[in-house]
Amino acid sequence: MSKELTERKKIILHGLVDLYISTGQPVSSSDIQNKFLPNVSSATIRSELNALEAMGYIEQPHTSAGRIPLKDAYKFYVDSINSDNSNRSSMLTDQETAMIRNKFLTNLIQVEDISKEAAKIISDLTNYTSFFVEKSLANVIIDEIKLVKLSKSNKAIVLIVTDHGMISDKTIDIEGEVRPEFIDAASRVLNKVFAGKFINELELINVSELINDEMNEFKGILDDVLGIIKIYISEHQDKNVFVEGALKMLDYPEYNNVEDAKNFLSVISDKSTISELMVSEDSSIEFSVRIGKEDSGVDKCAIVTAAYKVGDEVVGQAGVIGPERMDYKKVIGVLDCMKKTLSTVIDNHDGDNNG
Amino acid sequence: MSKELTERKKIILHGLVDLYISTGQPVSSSDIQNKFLPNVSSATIRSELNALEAMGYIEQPHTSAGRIPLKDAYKFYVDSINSDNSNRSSMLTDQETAMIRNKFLTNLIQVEDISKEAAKIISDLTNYTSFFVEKSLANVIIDEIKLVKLSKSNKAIVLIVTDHGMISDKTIDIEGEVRPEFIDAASRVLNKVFAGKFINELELINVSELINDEMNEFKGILDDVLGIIKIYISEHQDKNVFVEGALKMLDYPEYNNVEDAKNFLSVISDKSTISELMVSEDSSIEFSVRIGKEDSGVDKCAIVTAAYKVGDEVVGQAGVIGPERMDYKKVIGVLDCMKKTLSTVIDNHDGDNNG
DNA sequence: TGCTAGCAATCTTTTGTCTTGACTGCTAAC
DNA sequence: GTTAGCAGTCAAGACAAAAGATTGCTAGCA
Repeated sequence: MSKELTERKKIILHGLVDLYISTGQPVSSSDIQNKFLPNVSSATIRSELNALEAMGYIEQPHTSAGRIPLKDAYKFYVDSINSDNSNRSSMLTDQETAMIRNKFLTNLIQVEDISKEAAKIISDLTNYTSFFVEKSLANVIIDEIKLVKLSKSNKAIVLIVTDHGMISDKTIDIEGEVRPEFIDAASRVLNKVFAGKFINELELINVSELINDEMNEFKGILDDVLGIIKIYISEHQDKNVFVEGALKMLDYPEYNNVEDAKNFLSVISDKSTISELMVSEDSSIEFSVRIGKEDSGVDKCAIVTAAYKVGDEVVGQAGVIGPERMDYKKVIGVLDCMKKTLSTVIDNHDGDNNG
Repeated sequence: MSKELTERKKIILHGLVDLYISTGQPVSSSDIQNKFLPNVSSATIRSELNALEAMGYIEQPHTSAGRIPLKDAYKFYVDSINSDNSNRSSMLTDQETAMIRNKFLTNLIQVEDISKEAAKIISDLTNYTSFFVEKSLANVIIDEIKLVKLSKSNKAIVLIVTDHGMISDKTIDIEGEVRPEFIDAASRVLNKVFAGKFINELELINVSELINDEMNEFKGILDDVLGIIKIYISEHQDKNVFVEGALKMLDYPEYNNVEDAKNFLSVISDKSTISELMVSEDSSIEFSVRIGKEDSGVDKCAIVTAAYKVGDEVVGQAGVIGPERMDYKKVIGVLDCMKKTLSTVIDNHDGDNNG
């Protein structure tokens, strides 16, 4: 597509998007002349703009207005960012880079906070709405299950230890007077059935598929524990979406009417919708930029996402949602810097517990 | 105040508020004549309106407009609702009452869901933003603490059992090879120190205030456990605020500009602000109605709250936040019906576990 | 004394018209 | 291929006039 463009057309198109991103106003031929091409006349630029309009890159809101970029123009712009800058973090000031690192070195208490803090930093630095989706249940394996009988009641606590943390805030009822040996035997059966399994594969299964005849004595307990695991899965699929700066979008004139604002906010406040906005990506793609309703799924919006890995495993996706004319340079820069910082931080914190 | 009003003035004032609540438009003398006083002329009503304006109940947006209610008018209106209707639930249709009960009988899984579901129902029925604040930590007593060593790592799980549920998703590190007797001894000391205490009183305390010399061996563990309790307190003060229908306010013309909408939403999205909006009430007050910025704390808003009790204990507060001209009759009706339904439901679910 | 009809006064809202300013597209010349 | 110049188009703002809503006032009536 951009192969067909002459060098001057590229300068004009890139400059037009640049100007439109910073001002939000339609860009006129003389604007481009002043800022980017002082040695050619505005009339020349006008004929170039005419051509670009015919090619579908730009349009006029009305006859006597300047041009505004269309989706293809933004795509061209983003592509040129990705190819031009070998070092993306150079899009940020040193101050901003340092700020990101500092936040993480000082503020951390829990693993869950990392994602929240990351989302917050991204939103603060870009001034757009950001989100962070943890894929924390994707590769979680159950290590060990323990039943602990409480002395004061006929309940037992179920401790489910995984390689990523622990599930342990649930109890099950044990009928009547129960001997310690029964609890131990039940623990052994639980481990035989569940230990070593990926937590996700248990989501749609029921107990009868897992047990054999000798385990029938413990069927009730196995049922209860599987129920606990399923509840945990469903709860955590929602809990692991963090949104920050949801109201920042309202600062942009694109959302200066309540109708659009409400529409945007209703998308943003539903965490399952946000999960859906994250296309399940080929993990080789570093950044995904989707512009406009059809691509992004949200009216008048663009979404930039980045997959975050530890080793080869995708542990989460961070994203920014903003107006189509968002500051892509800065957003990609921030996401990239965050990516580098995060992999360091997560490595350091690896092995810590997590609720 | 309302003692001074003649019967006709009461009819006019009540009617004016009623009309304004349903239309949102300034009410003219002839509006009142048509709907409430067909046997007197509009000129007569005008002179009454004049008097009411002088008394501070109503005002004119401009010379050629009808009147709109001021804060005192709403207060008069709410008072007349509270005194007129001996049975508040009669403000709801049978269908609505049944709907509230059904939701609770079918949908319940966990205690935490009750509050969320209650907030949702209130918001759905009233069409305003609702919130529910649990006072769940107010009277929680620590029953028992157990340390459970995991076989596969040098961590121990801390189980804190309270009379309202359990805190148990945290671990502490135990250095080196540790004998079971040490764990048991530590558990005993933990119970000696913490068992029987109200969880809230531990918020600002540090370990050295709690222990004597012979416990020094376990100081590290006690410190860790107290830290866990404190984190739990701080986390749960936020978690127990549920907001539903935050965007519904944007449907009302009062919030038809982005500036006001944003202001409102930023108040509503901060859970600690919402906690503050709940005045710590005399629990003998059934309903609190606060109108306008000074009383409610939120610009252009009214807040209606109700304290929910089990026995004598206040377990939570539900509230509705809406425009000053909200449908107080319906809101109070819904909150009242919810109150009755909730006490039944909570009684039934008492004794269940709760994370 | 209280109520009412009628009317002038006041102010918002709507509509229409005009002007200004910002661009463009076109054309003829370089 | 590029440019200068100019007519054409459209949005936006200013202003005026007209329409509509509602009031307060006043004089007269029961």
